[in-house]
Amino acid sequence: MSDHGLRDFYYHGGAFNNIDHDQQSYGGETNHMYRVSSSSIDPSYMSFTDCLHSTSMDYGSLEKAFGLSPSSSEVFSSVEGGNRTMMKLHVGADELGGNTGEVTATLNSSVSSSSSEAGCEEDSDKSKKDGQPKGPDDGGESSKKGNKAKMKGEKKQREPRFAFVTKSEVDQLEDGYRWRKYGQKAVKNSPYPRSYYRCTTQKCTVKKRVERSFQDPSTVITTYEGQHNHPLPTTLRGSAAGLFPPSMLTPSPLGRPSFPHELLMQMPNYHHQMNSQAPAGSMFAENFSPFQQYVHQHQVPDYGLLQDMVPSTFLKHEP
DNA sequence: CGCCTTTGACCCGCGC
DNA sequence: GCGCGGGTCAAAGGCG
Repeated sequence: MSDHGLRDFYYHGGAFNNIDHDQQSYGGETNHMYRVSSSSIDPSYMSFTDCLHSTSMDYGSLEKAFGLSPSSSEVFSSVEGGNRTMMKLHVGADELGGNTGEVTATLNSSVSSSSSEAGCEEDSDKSKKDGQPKGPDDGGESSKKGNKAKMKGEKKQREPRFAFVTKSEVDQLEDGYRWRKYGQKAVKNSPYPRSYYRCTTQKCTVKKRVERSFQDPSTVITTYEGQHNHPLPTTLRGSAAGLFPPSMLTPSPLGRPSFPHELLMQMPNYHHQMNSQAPAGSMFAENFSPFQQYVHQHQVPDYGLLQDMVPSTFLKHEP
């Protein structure tokens, strides 16, 4: 742990007062831990997606702001029935050239914990391996037993990850895409299993994992991995069509969105910026700005926060 | 019949 | 080397 600078940034009426950065080094590797908090955001204005998008608090921003590679990054967020309470961004290790970061952002003046079960879980998960033995585009066909030896020289490339902590009764977030469950595993130290889903679209390698939080069973952790290379399916079995107006289900000219938050971005409040997307594969890398600037330019006192936040925070708005 | 879920087995990386 | 845990495969069965 070294750097402990607290910074702030403001954007679109929202303000993140603190960005706490810890840095640790382990045998040549450097881990970054960021915590971002906010205390002056107008709840009626700011939402998680607002933050991600309007404040450029998205993947690319983090990547740039924190010098992290998109691969193996994760973003945790919480969307509480439209009323956001917290979001948490977690950037993982592996392909980052040794960088590991975790960003916890708090909205609506609520608190969050950087050590929630979600974070821990993803942490352990990623810090270990991620051994997807398969090629990047085999769509699950190529194999299993037998083709593992092939990736000898090259290290398995990790897909970008994007995780949401969602308060929901149902495990599966309806995000407009079609998913096929291909596995389920018991989660250590949790009574709830983790389900593995794969996008059913051909040649789309996007996967997602869904698990219910052990400490807060009312929340579901959905982790997306990879990027959709196709538009939203027109034939939605589920209910995305019912949840969103047709216009919102229409993919952008570039075939986005790839993630639920992007879908949300297409809502009226978010449609701006949607035409200046970066090429596929770097969808995150486009907007950014004030965030990074403020991150690097502003210093504010340490408010000392977030450390003691508990997942139960999510529940505070429950009836 | 096509698509999906379930589920046990398997593979792999890591720590001990 | 072994065991553990995470991730994936694929057969079997269910459902519309």
